[in-house]
Amino acid sequence: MLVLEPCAPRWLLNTHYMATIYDVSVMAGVSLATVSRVMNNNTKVSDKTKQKVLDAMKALGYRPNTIAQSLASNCSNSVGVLVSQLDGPFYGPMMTEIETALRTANKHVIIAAGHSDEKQEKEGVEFLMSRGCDALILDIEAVSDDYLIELSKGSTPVVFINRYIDAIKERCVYLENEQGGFMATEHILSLGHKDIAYISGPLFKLDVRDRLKGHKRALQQYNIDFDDTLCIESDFKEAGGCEAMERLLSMNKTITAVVCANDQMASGAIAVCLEHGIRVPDDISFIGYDNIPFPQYISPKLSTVSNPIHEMGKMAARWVLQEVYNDKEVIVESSFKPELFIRSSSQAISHD
Amino acid sequence: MLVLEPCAPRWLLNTHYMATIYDVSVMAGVSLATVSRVMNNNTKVSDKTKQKVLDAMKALGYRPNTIAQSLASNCSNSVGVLVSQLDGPFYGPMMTEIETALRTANKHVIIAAGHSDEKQEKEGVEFLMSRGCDALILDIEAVSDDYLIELSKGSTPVVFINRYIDAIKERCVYLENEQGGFMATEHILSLGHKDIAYISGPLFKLDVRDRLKGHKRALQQYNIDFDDTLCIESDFKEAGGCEAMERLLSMNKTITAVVCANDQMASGAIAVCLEHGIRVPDDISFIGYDNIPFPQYISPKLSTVSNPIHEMGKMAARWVLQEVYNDKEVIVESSFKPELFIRSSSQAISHD
DNA sequence: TAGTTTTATGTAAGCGCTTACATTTGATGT
DNA sequence: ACATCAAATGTAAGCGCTTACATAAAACTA
Repeated sequence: MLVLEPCAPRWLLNTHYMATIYDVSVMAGVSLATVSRVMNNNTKVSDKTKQKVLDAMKALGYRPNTIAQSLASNCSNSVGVLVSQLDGPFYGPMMTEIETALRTANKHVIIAAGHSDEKQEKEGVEFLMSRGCDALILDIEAVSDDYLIELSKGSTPVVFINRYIDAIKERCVYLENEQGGFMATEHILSLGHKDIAYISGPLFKLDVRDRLKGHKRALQQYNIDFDDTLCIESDFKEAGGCEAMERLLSMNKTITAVVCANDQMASGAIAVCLEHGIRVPDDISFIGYDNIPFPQYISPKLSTVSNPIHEMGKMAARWVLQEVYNDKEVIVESSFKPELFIRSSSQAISHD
Repeated sequence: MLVLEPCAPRWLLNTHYMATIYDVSVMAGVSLATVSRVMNNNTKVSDKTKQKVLDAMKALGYRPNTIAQSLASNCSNSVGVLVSQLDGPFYGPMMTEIETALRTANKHVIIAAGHSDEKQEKEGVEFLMSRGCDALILDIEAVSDDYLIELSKGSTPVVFINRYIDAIKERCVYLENEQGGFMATEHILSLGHKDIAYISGPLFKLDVRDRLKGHKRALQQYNIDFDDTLCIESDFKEAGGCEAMERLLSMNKTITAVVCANDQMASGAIAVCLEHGIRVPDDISFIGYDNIPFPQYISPKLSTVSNPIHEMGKMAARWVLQEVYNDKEVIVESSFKPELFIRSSSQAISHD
């Protein structure tokens, strides 16, 4: 693993000559240090000198070599971002916000995917660390709390999205999932539903367990027993939602509403119902979770609870800007509240 | 723009000491060069010496400093990837493949978003270049062919996804969009439809124009006139598809099928029909383009033409591996053929 | 005007690697 | 035993920057 691939800088052959700081200093008639100073803008340089340097830079088409800057300053201006999936509807908006926030600050983002697998997640982290990232933003699922606590003691600052660990809570940007789970189910309950199925995500994930916990609390508040057989653990994907719904239907139990732990499974489950001639929401109401864009545009429009993942991405980026790059301007908040979006997949129960 | 933010390497303060190549060389009792040689595995080192070095590395927990390696070798082992959007269903799978292929080769990917805007795309390219990327993978839409031709003359190798430019075709990885457009419409025509509307993407994009061209060719082949008023230019988004469909419906013309230039617009358009009580596919058939995952799981399942964007991502990554990092193993192909996926949103016209 | 402080600039030592070239070592042939 | 040559290893000069420290220039002070 330490053995590296050979590298073939072919473009060295026919390369355009790249002006260096030295060339600029000669042309401007000043020292290297002065050129560096005007680049970094951190030490006073007289206006006259500064202008000479800027002119020389422009004349030479000078671009600072960021690699050399990194080596000399021990700061790579890069932030590693690890998510479980790059595809799917979920992480895109988060990546967009992170990329925007960091690029604005002239930092770049290096990506890695962890695929919700402990080994791959750890490899991803290792990989990003070995790349000399100044900080890491991790949306990481399969590794243990202890690993992350240990990690956050290391020399590279780390912030966690979508995960709450009490011992390092100041580094966590998270959604109040229990509350969201409660809200979703409470909405369904408030519509008079009593026979409620639940399609859950993978229960090894904390956020999934929290959503379910909220679901149960809502049921309890309405004095309705949680029926374990009507709770199916699935995989957060559309196809998983399809399967889960098929299983629910095959039970031949009365179900008037299905609460889903995310929108993707809800969409799959709804499709299955429609194919079976079950009307949504007339026969069965549905509510999802996450408020991803797509199900807002299909029929019926999916009721759901928002997961402001893009906001959380932005916050994580700001945390990095503040903690690592000393940006004083930004405001960081770590806990996000879900919000209920009532659309057309849920309606009051009809007593026919 | 040349003026950089100050950088605060706070972790320098309480940092764990990072062993350098020097420490390893001392511990192993060899020279720096020898350590470097065993890392890079490019010059013969005796087994005995190699073992001493590896032992020392392990003992010290040595990790090579990739920044220093990059500076010395003039090879950053990083590849810049620019896409128009990081969110949306489209680029995720592509990013996944690129990330996987490159990380396997121990290269890292730096991302940037261009937002389909000429200025932002150019800035993104500039940004990635300034980051010392060894190569660029660009899915770039708003800039001119000439700009890209010029770019590809530069010293940083560039490969283009989703764009065909004849002058630099060996650097293009693209889908045969005209053929795909033809296939989609031909499928609809083969079902007996004659009153066919078309919802297009933004016509400034070449791939959009190609799809439309294919559509027209299919019509011609079936001796059906292209009705300009039934062709709506939209924005590739769900909401755009909704709007376009509303406009089509308000025309009060006979329409038995709608060909959409992508799946997202098709989904929006279908939702609008369903809300108007128009049955799909009984009253109107639909076909999309791209074969993104989501509409495969809703009701009706969307017929479509595949756009193997993930394959194209993989190919672009391989191109980089081959051209830039001298990997001989990989096979690169540049042109991809669309494939028809017939599902339940399209059916033969009913003559009632 | 000489002495003192402040401000602007220069000098040079790294940062942690790679690699061309020089040197040493050891094997081989005679 | 010695010359010859290949293989293994070492030496040292960078790569393009940053920055502590030294110095020179400018601006005050009395």
